[in-house]
Amino acid sequence: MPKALRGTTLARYETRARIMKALAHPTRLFIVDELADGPRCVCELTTMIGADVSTVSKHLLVLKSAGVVASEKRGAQVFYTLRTPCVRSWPSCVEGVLAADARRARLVAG
Amino acid sequence: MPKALRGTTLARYETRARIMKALAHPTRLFIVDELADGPRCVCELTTMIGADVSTVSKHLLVLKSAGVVASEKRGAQVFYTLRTPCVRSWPSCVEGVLAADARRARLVAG
DNA sequence: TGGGCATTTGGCCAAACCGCCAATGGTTGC
DNA sequence: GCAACCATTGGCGGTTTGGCCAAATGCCCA
Repeated sequence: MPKALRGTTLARYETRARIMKALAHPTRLFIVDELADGPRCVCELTTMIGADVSTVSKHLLVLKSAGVVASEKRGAQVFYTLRTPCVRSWPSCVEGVLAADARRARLVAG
Repeated sequence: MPKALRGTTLARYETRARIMKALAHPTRLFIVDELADGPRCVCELTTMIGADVSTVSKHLLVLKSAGVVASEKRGAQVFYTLRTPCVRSWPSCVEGVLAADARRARLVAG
């Protein structure tokens, strides 16, 4: 039975893509990395990122909608936590890709 | 020294995001999954995906630009191979996210 | 209850994305 | 050579993204 991209199979890949897309932004990758060290409130993240608070808030909404992070209200502040720590291992795989590219580039150049 | 999203750090996250973005599409995730079982030519992938050849070709270009796949010409056909098999483990992590969501949904509903 | 802080939401605009069609370049085989 | 096939590239509309500003919401404390 050949694989094909329709029906139920398509739906599964769409769901996966939604999560991947949530991580496909430098700011959001930074947030994930930061939350891996523990919960952070929006104001802390905003300071580190150096963008408008509304921008950071929207990035967090994207991550939350994808199920990657969770939010918890403490008084006037909202703390975000990483819900799926395994995503943290992805960048190391990515670095592997980059390293391979660098090797290839050296081979081509040399 | 607090983390911050500027300069060299920003550049690293941008590079990572570029790779994540390459995978942030259902069709491209399907391609990666398919290539994990071995090389495939564009025509094979096109048949399975059921889209225009040009569309598939462009998706492959995106993956190739990100360093995720490599291409090799064999006669009139072009075969693509997965260059970084580790990306294949990502979806299982993603499934974990989805399972957690499903559990939570059941808790809320029940 | 009113002011101040933390966060979210809506709106706007430029840029990027995605799909198809049409046109082009390569390769095989007659 | 040319006809058929494989694949890539360019271009066009429709949709989505990402940033900021401005306004609204929620919470704490005086």
